[in-house]
Amino acid sequence: MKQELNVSRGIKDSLMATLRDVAEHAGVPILEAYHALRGKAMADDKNREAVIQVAAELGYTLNVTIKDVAALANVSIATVSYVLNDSHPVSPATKRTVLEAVDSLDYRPNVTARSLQASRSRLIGYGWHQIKPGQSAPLLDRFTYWMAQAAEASGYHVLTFSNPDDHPTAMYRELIKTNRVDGFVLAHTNRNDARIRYLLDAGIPFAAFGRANDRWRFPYVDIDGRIGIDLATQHLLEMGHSQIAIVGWPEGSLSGDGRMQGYFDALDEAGITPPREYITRAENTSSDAYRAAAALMRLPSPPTAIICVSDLMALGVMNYLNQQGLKIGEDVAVTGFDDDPVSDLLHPGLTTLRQPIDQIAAQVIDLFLAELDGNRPKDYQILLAPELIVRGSSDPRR
Amino acid sequence: MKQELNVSRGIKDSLMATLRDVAEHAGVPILEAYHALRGKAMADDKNREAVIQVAAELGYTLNVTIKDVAALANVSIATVSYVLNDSHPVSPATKRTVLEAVDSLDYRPNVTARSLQASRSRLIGYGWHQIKPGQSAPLLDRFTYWMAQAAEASGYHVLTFSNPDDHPTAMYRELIKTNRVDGFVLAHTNRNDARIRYLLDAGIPFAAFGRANDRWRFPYVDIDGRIGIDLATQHLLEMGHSQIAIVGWPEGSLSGDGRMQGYFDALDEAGITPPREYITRAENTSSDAYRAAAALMRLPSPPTAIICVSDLMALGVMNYLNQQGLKIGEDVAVTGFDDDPVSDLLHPGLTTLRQPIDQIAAQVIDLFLAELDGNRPKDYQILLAPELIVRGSSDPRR
DNA sequence: GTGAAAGCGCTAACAG
DNA sequence: CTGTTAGCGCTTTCAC
Repeated sequence: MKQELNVSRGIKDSLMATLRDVAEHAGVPILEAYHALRGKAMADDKNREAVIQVAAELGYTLNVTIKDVAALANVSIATVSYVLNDSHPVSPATKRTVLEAVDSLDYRPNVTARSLQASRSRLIGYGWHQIKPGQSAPLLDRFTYWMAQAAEASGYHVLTFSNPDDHPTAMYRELIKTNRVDGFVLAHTNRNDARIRYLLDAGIPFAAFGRANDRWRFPYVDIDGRIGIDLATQHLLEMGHSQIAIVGWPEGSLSGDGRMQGYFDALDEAGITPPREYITRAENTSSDAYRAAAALMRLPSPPTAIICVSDLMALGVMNYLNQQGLKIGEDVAVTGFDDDPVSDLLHPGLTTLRQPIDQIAAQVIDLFLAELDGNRPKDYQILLAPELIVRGSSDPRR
Repeated sequence: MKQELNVSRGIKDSLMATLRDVAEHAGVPILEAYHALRGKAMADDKNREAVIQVAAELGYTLNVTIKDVAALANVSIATVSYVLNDSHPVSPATKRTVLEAVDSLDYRPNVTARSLQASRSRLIGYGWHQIKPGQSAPLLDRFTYWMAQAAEASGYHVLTFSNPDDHPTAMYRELIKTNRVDGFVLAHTNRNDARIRYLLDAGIPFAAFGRANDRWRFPYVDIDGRIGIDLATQHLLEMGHSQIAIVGWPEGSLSGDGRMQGYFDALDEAGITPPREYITRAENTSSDAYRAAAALMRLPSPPTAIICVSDLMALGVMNYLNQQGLKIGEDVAVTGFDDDPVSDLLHPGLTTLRQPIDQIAAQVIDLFLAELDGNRPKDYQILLAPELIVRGSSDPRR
């Protein structure tokens, strides 16, 4: 029936030809037609030319589909599908034949067709964080990389896009409405994140690296900044410091306040009450931290150690101390947060807290996939402890 | 005809229902059914409930397709398609009706279906560069961001993936064979890049940020390192330096050799022949550059300025000079390359060469899209000049 | 100018 | 266990 149809269609028919059509018109086996079109060496050069000739006339370009596999294996396309997805019983013999055909044609299913059929793209959207000129976010960049890796392990891919500042949810909407992606991963969240509000509202699956406010229930992974700064503070105490100051962020951010808390907790545990002047706050820039350091060191009783809630700020503090001719790690200890790549390149190196960004990414993807399947785990809000990396800025022996 | 079919199917039929089916069963207009399902405020609460009830029975979840638009506009789906793609004459009146229907249903075509039909995913693959622990590549990270932006402007998106070191072409192959992407953008290329060889060989469309060897003809955009270092050298000459050394990369890399050449060109133009000992080479790490600086400064006649072919190396050189108590920018000038974010945070800031990474990304995308359409422009190998950014490390007045 | 219908490549009822 | 067939949502001939 099919053969008749093909023959009756004639060679100039506009319908998309299959590999079998080409093979038949050229009078060669399917496999031989395949090899001819792949440009592989063949026994018979004449056949090869015939195949290429026929393909040209049919306007056929090599593109192996499930039909070709079925034709070669002499089964229906359904059977091929069953084998490939293990979705239906198939006799061992048939299975073998099919797999051989798949193999010899180097067949891979078309994901677009699968997506259409399943109404699932197996694509995860990720909106690039805005980069203010002169700033960088190496941690988030690494996050993106590890996320791609974790997604692939589950058969998904990451589609990146840039979301404009003026309409932060537009692209999310568009990507979902057009069925481009199955959902999103967010990073760089904030307390009243418009994106989270939108996604929650629209019932779109997502998971985040970072928290928002306590009212919203959504899956996230975040770093426990409190524990991190607690660790740093304990370390400084162990190094013999008792006059420990902190340069934090302006009050009101979840992560900033958490980090600050770690400082109080550790000092409290050690029975120390820091003088008020030791608790300073600044924007998350090198130059603001520079000024904060200047203020601290001009105090009648300046600190012997300065904790910073980010590496960027620690850099500003170190710049100031350097400028004043103070020896970092000896005269004054400094610690940061994030383990920015530059922390290890400074002299002395900067003691800091490393975020296990690969684990974070993997867990966010896990949460996202669970969300997609509609089964949110009990622990869908995960806090991970950072790791203290001790370098010369707090320990002269290093 | 269609109506009859729907009615005859009965309410429990397993076929995917359309919005019209729901509306008819509930006995309300299509638009009202739509609003009920969207959860919008409505005039009639009873109708709303009826709609929701029917939708539940049909197992229908709101998902506006071209069929729904056609039903609402009382035209065929073909006509809707014509209007949306402007691919066929349509009377002004019909066009208006269709656009209104599109608007009121907030319809957006399903890209997966379009992709399947067109055999084009409108997705560009980008393989993440490998990150060696402790290293970072802020420039490439930014490139990825700008690339996403440029792609979107042309209706494309970027799909990121991680390609394993041990089989660098596997994922490229897979993504193409499964029709996931239409082609690739490469970055971080090298002279005998296995990926480029493969893509060229397989005839897969791509464009690169970076060159390879001269034998391969493929579209790329790259930075003209020769001009960059030439600019830096000229700047140092203008600042009154005549004893200018350079810390380059081991011989053999296209970009490394180009940068080195800029040094020779500028000195040549100034009639200066640098002593052999001023020309040093090291791996692209901070610590190797540190050692190179040490060697230079121990020379009987040490240089007064040191050019580095990367910011990372400049950082190592500055670390050494700092350590020796030498004033950077006053005793010894230093320059880098890349304008790493940290360059601006150091004290003094590092004079360096900024790559116009947003332009590079945009041009790479342009080249890629041209490649996809099969029309390679005359200038498909583009070299862009970097911009000299002068800071305190070479100019004490800054 | 409009619509019916045939697919794009695949999955999954359903029948045999 | 295997095959036929009806779609997934869209574009595009080809009639009318």
